[in-house]
Amino acid sequence: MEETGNTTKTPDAESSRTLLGTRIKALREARSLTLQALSDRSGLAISTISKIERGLMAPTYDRFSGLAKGLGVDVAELFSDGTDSFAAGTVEIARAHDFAYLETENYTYEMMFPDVRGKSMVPMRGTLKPLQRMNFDRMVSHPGEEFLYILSGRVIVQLEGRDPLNQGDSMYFDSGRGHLYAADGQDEARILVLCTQFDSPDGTP
Amino acid sequence: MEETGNTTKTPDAESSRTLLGTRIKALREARSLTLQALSDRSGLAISTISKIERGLMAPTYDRFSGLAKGLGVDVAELFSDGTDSFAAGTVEIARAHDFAYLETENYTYEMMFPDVRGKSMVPMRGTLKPLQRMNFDRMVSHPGEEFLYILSGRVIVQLEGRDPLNQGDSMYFDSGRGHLYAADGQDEARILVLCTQFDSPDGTP
DNA sequence: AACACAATTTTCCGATAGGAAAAGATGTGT
DNA sequence: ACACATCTTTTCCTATCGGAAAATTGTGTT
Repeated sequence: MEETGNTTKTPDAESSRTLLGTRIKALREARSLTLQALSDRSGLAISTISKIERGLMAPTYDRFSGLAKGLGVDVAELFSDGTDSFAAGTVEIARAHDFAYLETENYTYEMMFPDVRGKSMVPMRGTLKPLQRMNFDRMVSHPGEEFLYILSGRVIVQLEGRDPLNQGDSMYFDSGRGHLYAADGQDEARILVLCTQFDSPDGTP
Repeated sequence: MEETGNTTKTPDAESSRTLLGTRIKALREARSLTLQALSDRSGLAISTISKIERGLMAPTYDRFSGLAKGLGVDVAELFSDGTDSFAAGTVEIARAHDFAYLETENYTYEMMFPDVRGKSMVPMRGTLKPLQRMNFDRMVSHPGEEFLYILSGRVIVQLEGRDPLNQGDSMYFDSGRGHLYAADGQDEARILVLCTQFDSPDGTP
């Protein structure tokens, strides 16, 4: 691959900055703070905040956290728009066959509660087809944590050369590790999986 | 209060950096990524990552978010003090009978993965005894979200006068609502429950 | 208009982030 | 022990961060 010649900037670095700046300015004005006042609270220089708000500057880690403290918000809020949160008081029931099906080469996944937006756990049930040879290209890895429960059958989890899991066994791990499920032997296996949702913008779990 | 004369450094700026660095290094190694590999995924130079990991450098906003993406974690995770947080890269298996038992009047709960600290989901399996009359004093309510899956039998959930749940049915709701489970009819029922953990210091789920 | 006063922006410059590449460290097989 | 490959640290240097202070813009007051 050829060098672009532009080594220091990613294509959308600017828009990313201005987006952050706009959000910070909105937060500051929502609290009716002047640059001076926010400067006092955050420990940053007035000029620095001004530049950040207009996307002329990308604050470093330490300034950034100081700024969040000065605004009295969690750092995560500065990164995300904070939309689409789980609606308080929600109750939903999924009957044994109410699912959104998701077919892939080796799985049949039944996504549960697809209509409940912003849930912090993503439950799904799946049938694993027996797999003769593991295809390691199929390994997935995503932010968050994952819980796997074996409803029936035997399951091989490719994640560290471990023994197969049997009915009733379960597993809890950092989804950031690449992982892959497959039925052990000739028969299918039934599993239940829950992931913590760190909403992937592209929708892939 | 007198000026310290040291305007550029907060007292703990250094320790803050090294803490961040250690965390990032742990995350990288948990995914068995080399600096090179993480460099490819995050877009940062190898040397930059190396310096950050050893607390020699404080990354700027854009580099920081690139780094988070490269590691596949939410940005907030890199910021949080990481007190008692889920250890990156953790993998735990619970065999069908490896549990911490919790007996109450109407339930037998099997707490899964009691040794994994700071997990964001709390999985447990339970046997519900048939209950002649609901005791509404036993209703529980706690922050977070809850997922209930019926492994076998029929379960009555007191939460809004709903129909009983049968095997394979499930339910997702705001744990903040008072709720109560019981087996329907004369037989026991088996359930699987997952709660998001908002760590209750007293241990009661 | 001219002045006073506050808030924001711009300027200037030292300190630091951060990339490329060299140097160092740590294996692995022959 | 040697060559070779891989991963990490160090070095060097430019671009940028970021603070202090000056310049600009905006809003009333007399």
